Amino acid sequence: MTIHLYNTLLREKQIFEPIDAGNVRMYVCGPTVYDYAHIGNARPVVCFDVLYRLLRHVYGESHVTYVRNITDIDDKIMAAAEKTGESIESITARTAGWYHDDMAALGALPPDREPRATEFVPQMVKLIEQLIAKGFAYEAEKHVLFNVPAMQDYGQLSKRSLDDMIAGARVDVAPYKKHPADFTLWKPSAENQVGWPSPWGRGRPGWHIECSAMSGEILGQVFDIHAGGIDLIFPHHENEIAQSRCAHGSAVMAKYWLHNGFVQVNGQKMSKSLGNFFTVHELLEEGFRGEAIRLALLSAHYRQPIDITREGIQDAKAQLDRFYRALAMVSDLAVEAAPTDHVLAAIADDLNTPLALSELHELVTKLNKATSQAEKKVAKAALLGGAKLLGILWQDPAKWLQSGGSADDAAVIEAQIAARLAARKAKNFAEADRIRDDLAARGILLEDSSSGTTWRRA
RNA sequence: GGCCCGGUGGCAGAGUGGCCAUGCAGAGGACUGCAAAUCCUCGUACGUCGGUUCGAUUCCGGCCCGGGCCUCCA
Repeated sequence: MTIHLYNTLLREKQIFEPIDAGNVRMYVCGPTVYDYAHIGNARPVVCFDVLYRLLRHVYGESHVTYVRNITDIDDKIMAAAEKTGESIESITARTAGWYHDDMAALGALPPDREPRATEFVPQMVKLIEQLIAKGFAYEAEKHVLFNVPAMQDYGQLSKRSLDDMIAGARVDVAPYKKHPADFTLWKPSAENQVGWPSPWGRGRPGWHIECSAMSGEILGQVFDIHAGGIDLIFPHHENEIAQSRCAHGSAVMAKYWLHNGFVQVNGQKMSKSLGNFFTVHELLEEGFRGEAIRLALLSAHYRQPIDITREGIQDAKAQLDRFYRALAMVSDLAVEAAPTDHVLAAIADDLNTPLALSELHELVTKLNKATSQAEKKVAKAALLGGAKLLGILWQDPAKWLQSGGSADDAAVIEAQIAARLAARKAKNFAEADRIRDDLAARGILLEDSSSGTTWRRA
C-alpha cells in the first residue's frame, strides 16, 4: 500500500517513504495545558490519530513511534497561576488530566511518548549552547535570540523571505534584537517567576525550542513526520526547523510536514482570542458522544476548514446510528476485521476520510442487503476493518443504541415491550400503539422484525 | 503590502476532462395490522466571465465573494 501525504514543505502530495520502515517516527505538537481543550485543539489529535492508525496498519503496530508533547511551561500558564494563586504544577496536572479524558472520549489512541517541556529543560539549554557556538544565536540583555539572517535558507516552510517579514511586521521589535525576525530561545525570569538555571542566568525557554529539544531527543535529529495546525506553520514550525537544522547541521528536520485546517464557527476561525469556541468537555457534558464528535471532525478532509456545529455532530451521530444498527443485526457473527482496498486506499491518499466514510456507508448497504451468512461476514469484516482505521465503531452496538438519554431502566422497557406484544397478539392495536407512542415520547423507539422487537434511544 | 487556501444539488461533503460519489433532509414504491428499521427509484449541483478542447464543474487566465498566516493560537 502506497501512502501519499501532502507535504507543506513542498506544497504537494508526495509518496511517503519512511527513513526506517522498522521505526516510523511522527511528532505532533500537543497542547499548552492551562484550560479545557476546545474543538479546534481536538482536530489535529483526531486527524493525526487516523494517520497513526494507518501507519500502524501498514508498518505494524510496533514499528511506529508517535510523540505528542505537553507544553507545561508557558506565559499563559504563569498568568493563570498568578491570577488564581494555584500552583503551576497543580494547574498543569489538572488540565492535562482533562485533556487525556477528552481525547480518550474522542477515541484517540494515546501517543507512544508524551514528553513534557519541564522535563527537557537541560536538553533545551544544550541545544541553545550549540546554536550559540555555531554562530546561530546570540545573548542580549539576558535573552538568547536566534540569529535569523545567519541561516541561509530560513523561511522554506512558510515561503517567506526576510524582506517580506520586515515589510509585514506588525509587532514592536524588541530593542535588543539584531534583526526584527530574530526570535527568543531563552528569556530571563523574575524572582517570583518560575525559572531554571542556565549559562545566561535564571530563566525559561522560548516557545519553539521545546519541540526541537524533545523531538531531537526522542525521535532523533531527522525523523519522518511533523504535524500540527495550519497556524503553526509560521512562526512555530519555521523556527523549530531553524533551531534543529542549525544545531544539528542537518538538511531537514522532518521529511514530511502536515498541517490540518481550522475548525470554524460560522465561517470564522475558532479561537480563544475570538471567544467563539466550545470545548470538548462541554459538548460531552451536553450529552454529545465523543465518537460522534470524532466523526464530525473526520467528515471533512483534514486540510479543509470545517464548520463544527451541534447540528453537524447530530448528523454524525445519525450516521453512527446507521452503522451500529447494521452491526447490531449481525452481532452474533464473529469476524476478523480487515479494511477493503478501497477504504485503505482512500485513507492512504492523504487521509481522505470523507471518501473512506462513503465507502463504509456502501458497505453498510451491502451488509443490510446480504442474505447469506457468508456475505454478511464479508461485509461486517470490511466495515469493522475500515472503522478501525478511522477509529470509530469500537463500541458494542446494543450498548451504543440503548445507552444515553433518559434514565429509563432496560427492564421496565422490556416489560412494556412484552405488554405491547401481548396486545398485538390479541389484535388490540390501539393498546399496542399507545404503549409504543408512550415509549416514543420518552425517547425509546421500537423496531419490529421477524426475530422480535428491539428498542433504541432516539 | 507579502504569502496561502476555498467557492459543488435544501444541508454536509468527496471527486473527476466525457458515465455513480456518499450521508442527512425531501418525493414515490416494496415490506409492516399501522409504524420504525431496511431495500428500490427519483431530483437538469459544480461562484462569474473568457480561453484551451470534439467536449470542462474538472486545465489556463481575469473578476467577484469568503477564510487564514505574517503577534499568542490546533
